[in-house]
Amino acid sequence: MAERPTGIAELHQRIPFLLSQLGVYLADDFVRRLAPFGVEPRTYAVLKALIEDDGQSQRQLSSQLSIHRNVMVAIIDKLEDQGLAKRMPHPGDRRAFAVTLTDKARKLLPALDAEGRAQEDEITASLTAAERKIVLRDLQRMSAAAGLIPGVHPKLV
Amino acid sequence: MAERPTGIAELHQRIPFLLSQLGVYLADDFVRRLAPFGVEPRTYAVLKALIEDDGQSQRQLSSQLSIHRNVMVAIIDKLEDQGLAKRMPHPGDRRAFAVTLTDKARKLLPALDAEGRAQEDEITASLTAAERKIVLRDLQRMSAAAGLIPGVHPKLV
DNA sequence: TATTGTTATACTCTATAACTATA
DNA sequence: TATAGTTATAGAGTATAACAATA
Repeated sequence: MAERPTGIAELHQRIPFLLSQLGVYLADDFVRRLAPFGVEPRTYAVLKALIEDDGQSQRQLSSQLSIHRNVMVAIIDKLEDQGLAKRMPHPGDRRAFAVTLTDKARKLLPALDAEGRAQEDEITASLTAAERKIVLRDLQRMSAAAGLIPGVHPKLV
Repeated sequence: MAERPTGIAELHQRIPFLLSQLGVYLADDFVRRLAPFGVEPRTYAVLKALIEDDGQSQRQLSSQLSIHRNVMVAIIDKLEDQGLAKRMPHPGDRRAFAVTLTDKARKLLPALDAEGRAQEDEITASLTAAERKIVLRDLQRMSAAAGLIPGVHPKLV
């Protein structure tokens, strides 16, 4: 008869533990994947927010991505230094900036997205395409159950 | 025809992103669940390591759990302060301690384990028992694919 | 000489508050 | 008076190095 494991082996049977264990590993791995491009996960998140809606103010980016405005300053600073974004005057509010993507950023983004898909391919290599679809659906369900906002990471590494 | 999402909505379609998003949320949530017991995830991990093999040295605990020995000092300090573990003389090595569980710890542990199961029940509430089994199996596969050690968290919050 | 446990120090991150210029 | 952006500061957490006692 099957014994219920009692030590740390029991944690390997807990879905939340596995999610956290894998999540931490993948977050670190994603940092390593983006590093050669000089990009961090949260600068990547800002770029993706802008590719959909360019010219947002730092305030808009902050609330959309749940990143504090004080932190957003440094993120935009870095993007400007790298020539990936520019602070343009905001039409209609002279206090704010319209953060705008450069052509360089638009050319770079597909490569960054590709890293995310490559990471997914590797981590799910032992699953069939059908199994992958089901896992994706179940993770989306759990994300919703937890009240998480789609595409918003609670703590951008 | 279905458009591929390009902004941050695309991240909601990426398995690694969802794993990280959920993982961070669940780790924080687990901290909140253990807090009323005065326990943190890593003290919990040490207790679980000891329930299986009591009297381990700090060195053994460190390498088993991938926690640095410098950090382990403070963890055992806290467990001693709470009366959950004791530093006993180590038979055969006078440099080391045999970290030993107290009765109080043995009585406490089932309640802590129950929190983990309760968390699992809540996050998987929208899944059937059969779906849950499949998710568990797939997460274990991905954990293995990533080279992670069963039951060992890469960064104990 | 290497190892166990410990302590001290520096470094990174984050959170809070406070400042300026506009609204 | 409130808001957008910015800066400064303090606190928590982590990593590294070094130490005493024992192997």
